[in-house]
Amino acid sequence: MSAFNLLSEPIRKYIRDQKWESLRPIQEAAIQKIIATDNNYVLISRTASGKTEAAFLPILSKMNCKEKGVKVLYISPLIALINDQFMRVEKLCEYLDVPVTKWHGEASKGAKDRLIKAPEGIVLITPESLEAMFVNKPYQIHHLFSTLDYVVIDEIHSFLGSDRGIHLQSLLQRLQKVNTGKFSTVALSATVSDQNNYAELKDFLGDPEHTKVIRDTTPKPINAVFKYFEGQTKELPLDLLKDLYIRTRDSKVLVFPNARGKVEEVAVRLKKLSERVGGHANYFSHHSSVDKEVREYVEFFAKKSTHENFCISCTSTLELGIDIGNVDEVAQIDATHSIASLIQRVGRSGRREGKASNLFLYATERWSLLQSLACWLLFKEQYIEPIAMSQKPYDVLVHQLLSVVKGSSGITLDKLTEDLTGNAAFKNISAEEVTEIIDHLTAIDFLEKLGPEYIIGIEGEKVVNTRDFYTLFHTPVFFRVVSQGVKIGELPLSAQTRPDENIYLSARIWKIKDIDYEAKKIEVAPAKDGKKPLFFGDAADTASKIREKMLEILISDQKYDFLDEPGDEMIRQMRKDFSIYGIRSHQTDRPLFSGNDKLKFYSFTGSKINRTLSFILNRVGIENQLHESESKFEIDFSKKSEFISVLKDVNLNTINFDEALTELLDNFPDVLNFSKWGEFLPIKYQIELLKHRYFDFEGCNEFLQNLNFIENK
DNA sequence: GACCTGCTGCGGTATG
Repeated sequence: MSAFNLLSEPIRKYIRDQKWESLRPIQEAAIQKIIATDNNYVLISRTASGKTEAAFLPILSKMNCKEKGVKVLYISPLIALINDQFMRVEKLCEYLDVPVTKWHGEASKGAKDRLIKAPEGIVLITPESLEAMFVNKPYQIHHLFSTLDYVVIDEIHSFLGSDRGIHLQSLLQRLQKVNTGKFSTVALSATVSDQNNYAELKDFLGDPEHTKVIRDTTPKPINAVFKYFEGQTKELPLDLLKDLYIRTRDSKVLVFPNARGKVEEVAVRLKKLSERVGGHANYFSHHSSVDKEVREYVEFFAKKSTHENFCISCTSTLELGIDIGNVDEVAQIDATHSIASLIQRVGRSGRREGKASNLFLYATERWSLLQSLACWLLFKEQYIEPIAMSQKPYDVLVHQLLSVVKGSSGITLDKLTEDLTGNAAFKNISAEEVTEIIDHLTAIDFLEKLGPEYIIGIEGEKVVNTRDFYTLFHTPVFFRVVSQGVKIGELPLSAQTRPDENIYLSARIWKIKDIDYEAKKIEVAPAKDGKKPLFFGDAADTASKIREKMLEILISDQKYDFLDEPGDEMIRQMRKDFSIYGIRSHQTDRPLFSGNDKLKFYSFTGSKINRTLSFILNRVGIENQLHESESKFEIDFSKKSEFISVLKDVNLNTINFDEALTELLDNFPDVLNFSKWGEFLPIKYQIELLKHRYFDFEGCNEFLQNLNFIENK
């Protein structure tokens, strides 16, 4: 039977009313499978290929709408995505008379209350809201979610490999436990690595044997153009902005400049260029520090603009599936940190059927040009970074221990241990380890033993009873930026944030009038000229594969017709610079340059391995400067032989770094900042987190075992 | 110089 005929009549009517000519390939396949089986499915296909419908059309066809209780739980990483999907799903559900409820921190309380009175239909939720319910109203979890048929997880790649992902995995397991039957899961994604035949992905959904992947890899034509404009100052070159302006002034475009400060610079300066020549004024900026209402306006403007052109300068806030309508072109300024990110960004353009995507890649620095080129070539080879799921997520365990205890109002050690060890998210953590962590949490008053049962301790109450408890990620302190009662966005406190400084924010220029440290508020007024704002953060890690590709480009003589003349010239120059070594293998050979007083070692490997190598060198007394963007170490020439022998002879498997890592934690407690809950673990588990999440000793060892120094002649 | 993500429950007051 055709997929269309497998659907229930109301759904068929919906499709007819939408005037769809046909179902998309991913929809055809998903409908056949989901209707026929109770397997879990992962639907992988590019942005705007109708994945949401591919999941909901068959699920709703199967669903017994007359039954009481919530039947489908949709989980999303973003509130904005929930609001977006709500409208689509609700329109579909009108045909079935099935209610749809949004349940997140900004959703209406009234709608939530109505759901509690009569639980039914579909609920759209965030992992954090689900967590909050487990902690504060565990009976509500039973009341609402014990009769689920399906859980749908949107943009699942955004969860994989992160603490937030382990958190979600744990919540899914806890949810399955309270369910009277067994729910199936359908996960949606545009980009997932197919390493080990999707083993990590299948594990994530909790039932690998009954989890199937449906994938549509129909390629989409993409026109890429590389342009190189070497930057002389900290500002973006004017020629680059002029070029970008001319190419995009007559279209709908997204620009990704990688950092919030640069996002503002691009928006403000392009707007000025446009003003000067009488072009359109629809230049916006969109990132986490732009006020929410301003961002919603920008999204609304983009969605509603059928004839009007616009240009949104943005960070990864516009990378995920929020539907902002048709975009003609995407510009990327300097290299993306990952291929996955590049795929998402490219996918945002040419969303109209049959229309090619346009991509402008700009580079302002030679190493960035090389990395950008490497990313593009890997993208063409359909490479995606592998998923690194945390094998022993002790920090997420701490959080979930507190959550389970708080939600239980008294629980025995046996029950608590069983709850955690029985949870697949923690399957590699032993019962002994769980007990040891419980003992530690008791010792620091996070837990308290009351007779045979554990409850939350005095110190634990302080963290469990705050809004901040529900997330697995840290958030820095920001000051609200306000102009005459209107909120514009937010800024961190820095040398720049003081009265009379002029800054860009939300694509406009402001003068700082006053700073209220108590209220964490910055009062501003419009100004004519200013500087880009400063934000602080950690650069994202770059994968080893990208660095290897960069070296491969340097030792090849391949010509790239998509490179402009200056870019081509720069690559030629870099190849010439590296020709002095005579490198043969981009996998094992690494350049070592001996200068007059400096030794330069180009490792061409991932950020985590570089960080580990730098740590080991420091540990054995070899001072070194790591230049991450060039994957280069600089060392005093007098240490040359020592350096070579350390790297050649060291076998990291035989060395115990625990003492060194303990010292590191003592001297620089901030190294653990990547983990929000890690600081509450016994020191030996903090060390384990450092070893696997901040450093990569296994990867570093493998790198060193294969390393072949090639010295300059 | 360096991305992003989310948030309870209660008590108060204003509004229809």
